[in-house]
Amino acid sequence: MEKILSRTEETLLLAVWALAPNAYGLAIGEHLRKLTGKRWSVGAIYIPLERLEARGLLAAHEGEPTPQRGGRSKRFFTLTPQGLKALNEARRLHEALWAAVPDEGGLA
Amino acid sequence: MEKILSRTEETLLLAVWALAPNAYGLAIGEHLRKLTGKRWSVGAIYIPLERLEARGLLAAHEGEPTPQRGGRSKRFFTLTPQGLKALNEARRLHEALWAAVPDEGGLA
DNA sequence: CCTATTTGTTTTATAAAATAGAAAAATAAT
DNA sequence: ATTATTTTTCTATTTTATAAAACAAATAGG
Repeated sequence: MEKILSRTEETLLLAVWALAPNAYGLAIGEHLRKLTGKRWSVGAIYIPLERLEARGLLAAHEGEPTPQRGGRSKRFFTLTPQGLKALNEARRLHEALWAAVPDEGGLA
Repeated sequence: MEKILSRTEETLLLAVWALAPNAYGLAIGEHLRKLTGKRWSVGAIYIPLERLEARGLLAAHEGEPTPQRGGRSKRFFTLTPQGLKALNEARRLHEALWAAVPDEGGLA
């Protein structure tokens, strides 16, 4: 049985996908801040990103220096096929859980 | 800003909802085992349930002994209005994250 | 009775993940 | 060279997850 993605992991994978092909640490944080309305500390981003890379759900490559003022070179992340698969699986599970609820209409 | 539900928390809240009004520890575990295909240890159920109760997302009450073979009395859980609200919020966020992805059709 | 068995919850110990924030590294403008 | 800026890496802390053993309550059957 494959491991279920945590919410953080799913969220990060989706952010990488949404920002493709320009997904790097700080941009991901900014994207998530806008979408979730809460602040994402750098640790809350880089550490799980690394884990996802180690697990093969993300791939990373160094970016070229840009003609901007400063800045160390970026590490860009992209979804791997396994990453996509894991996202699919998480979504399927999510839907199954909601479908098991008797009267979903009670929400809004 | 309200805290975002972890996947475990969301899953447990949905299970309580799905089994209402007969949601208690072991039954929840069995429900989730069937739905997710993986084994849920007792710790993975009771501990977060307690936390959800402490946060006010679940309410608990003791059940009467039943005419079954054995069994200590059950603790039944029900969703509180805040629990429902939190589920709604988690779902809204989930949808927003997926909506930010460019071509969702690429999945299946 | 009374004890073996079943159903259920609590407790305890350990591992893994999430989070925050400081520090370090890399780059280009001045 | 020096400094401002952007980005990542490191370190420490808290929170969650997981597994397994201990504890509790009930009844069936001898």
